[in-house]
Amino acid sequence: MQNDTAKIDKLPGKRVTNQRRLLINILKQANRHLDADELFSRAKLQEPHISLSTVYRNLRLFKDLGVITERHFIEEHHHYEVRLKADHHHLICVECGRVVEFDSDQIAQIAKKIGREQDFDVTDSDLHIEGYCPRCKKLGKNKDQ
Amino acid sequence: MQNDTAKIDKLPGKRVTNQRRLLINILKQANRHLDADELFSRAKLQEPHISLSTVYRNLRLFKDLGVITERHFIEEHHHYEVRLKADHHHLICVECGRVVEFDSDQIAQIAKKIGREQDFDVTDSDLHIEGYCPRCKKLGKNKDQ
DNA sequence: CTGCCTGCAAATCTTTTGCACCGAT
DNA sequence: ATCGGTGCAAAAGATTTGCAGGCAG
Repeated sequence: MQNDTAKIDKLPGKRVTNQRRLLINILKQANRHLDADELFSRAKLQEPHISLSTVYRNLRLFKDLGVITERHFIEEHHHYEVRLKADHHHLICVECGRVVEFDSDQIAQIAKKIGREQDFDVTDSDLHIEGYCPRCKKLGKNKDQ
Repeated sequence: MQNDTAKIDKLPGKRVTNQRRLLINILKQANRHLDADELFSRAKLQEPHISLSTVYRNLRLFKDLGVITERHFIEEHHHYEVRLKADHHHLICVECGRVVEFDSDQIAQIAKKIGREQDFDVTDSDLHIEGYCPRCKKLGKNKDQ
């Protein structure tokens, strides 16, 4: 269950560089999903010489290793988060972009069941719910633009 | 319930151009999710002069009108599909990218319940399940690369 | 040492924008 | 006739790649 952490601390078959350790730590500590550029900015605070290509190269590596998950919400680019639990889900405000995460065993079970019906080996599931958050719906979601 | 279709046939407050009609029709008839470039290629077959900017401009318009939904699966760019039903869900093969769509009232109910708990006005939900499809898991998902 | 990883710069790919003309209403 | 929509080209943004030098194993 904490294999992920092991994978993070010692990337299997790959070299552990300062840049990689730093990037993983930032991702782990981030309380929100980061995009490549945000990750780059935060990394530069500690390692001013780090380059954006290193960030992209390692995001791809981490993703391939299954250490992080790539998400696409309402904004234009990808966001990344460390995979802490097997599955967790998202409630996204289409107005302000706020993301609320939650768990649900029930959903995981449904996902497994559907996988079985379609003969898929399920590795991950994400119930992505869109709507208006309390604040935005109060401010009136019906005014044009 | 078929307001979407009405919206497509007569874009409210917007001009109905050949390009728009064409793009909507291609999206409606596509049996898979299209990205901007695929949509552009198909449109060019019927309207060789259409430009990619027109495709992007109208994808944005359709999305704002709620006529299409933007998705991001495992590939790099956005994919679009016409919203036929209120909610439908996706099973995606992480190896070959195949997408299986399915319905589930149960999921819609869960989404509503969670929305209620978090005081969100839910407008859409998508259970996004990843895994290996029958073919890919047979070919051996464990080989490197 | 050796080869993987990095920084830098340039290349590529995706999406947006400015502008003059065109066509739906 | 008006003004929103279009095509084209150029700009802006996001991501990838080539290369020479650096450092983890």
